[in-house]
Amino acid sequence: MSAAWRILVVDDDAVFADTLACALGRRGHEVVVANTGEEALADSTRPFHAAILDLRLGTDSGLRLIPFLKALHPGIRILLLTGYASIATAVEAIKLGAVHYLPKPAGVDEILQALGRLEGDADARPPDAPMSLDRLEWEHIQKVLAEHDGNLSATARALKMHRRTLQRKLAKHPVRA
Amino acid sequence: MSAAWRILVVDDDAVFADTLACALGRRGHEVVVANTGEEALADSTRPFHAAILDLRLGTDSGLRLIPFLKALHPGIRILLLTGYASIATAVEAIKLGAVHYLPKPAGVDEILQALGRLEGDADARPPDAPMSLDRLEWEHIQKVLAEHDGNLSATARALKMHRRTLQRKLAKHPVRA
DNA sequence: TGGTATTGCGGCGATTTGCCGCATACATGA
DNA sequence: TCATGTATGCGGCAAATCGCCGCAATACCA
Repeated sequence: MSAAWRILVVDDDAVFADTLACALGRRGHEVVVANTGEEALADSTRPFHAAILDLRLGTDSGLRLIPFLKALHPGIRILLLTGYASIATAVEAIKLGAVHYLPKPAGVDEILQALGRLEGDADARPPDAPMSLDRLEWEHIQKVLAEHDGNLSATARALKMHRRTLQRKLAKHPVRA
Repeated sequence: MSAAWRILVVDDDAVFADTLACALGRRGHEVVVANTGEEALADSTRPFHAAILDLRLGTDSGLRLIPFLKALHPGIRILLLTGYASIATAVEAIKLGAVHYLPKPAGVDEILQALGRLEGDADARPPDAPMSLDRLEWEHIQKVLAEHDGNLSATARALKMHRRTLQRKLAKHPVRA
């Protein structure tokens, strides 16, 4: 990473966004913070080199922002950073043109490194242990949820589980690794 | 309904590969099975429309195959299917040009849909009910248990769960096919 | 034969689930 | 405009499950 970048940070958690912005600023980057999707698209006076998006922005998904940001800022490198990471959304994000996808918590160095990379790395090693039961359950839920356009009730019906239970499972963070 | 596809299935688990090949064949597709990366690249007499890759092929990664397969078979649609799924490898797979990435276990319909094979008659086909959470969990446990030769303690360690809990889960489901 | 690992199982407190109700929000159509 | 159906968020409570402990009975190997 050589020259300073102009980076957009979008996260509905204002505290987290500010902390991250601060850390990035300390490394010499120019950072703009947005807490909603609208704010993120508002600042288009000067192009951004990179954007760090959260998956959950209030009601809608950060994935929706990707096409707009790419149209507004040619050559922008988009990184998704979320505490509710899943394989289903990771696949979706990369297909939409994101450069990388990281689960929270991630260090600033990790984030900058992810933004710097562009091509696929065929040497990526698969984990030596299979997914934990909790993790597998989380991935499955995310997949079905995506198939139903995020409709909670419909997903609960499809999985034959109680809506309240699904709601509570989604509120929990996925288990690490 | 469009024409049948010529599909390549690459998995070092011969039993699984054959089962999948059989299921795909029953839907009218022409299937070729390979158990190693070399075998997968050997058959290039006629182009494949799609490939289903495991992430773990003996020592090396199925990700390495992607560029070669894409070079050998123009327009091939590659799906990664693995029991050792992770967000990191999912990201790399998509960046390398795979069309999708699914954790095992996945149903045949799910696989074909991921490959884009069922897009056309999505309206006509009643939405097949996804696996229930219990069944998914059961399948996963059985798979890991088999990998550890039925060793309960080792399986519990691999799944990062308490041995007592695994024991109770296994005791619950008598024998259900 | 001693050391190590596996297995089955009882039990207890902490957590999670299943299911209820209720209030709010948002469409669609009479 | 107002009913109606559906989606959502959330508190609460009894029942089920989980995590974790211990203990005894094998199983395996040097």
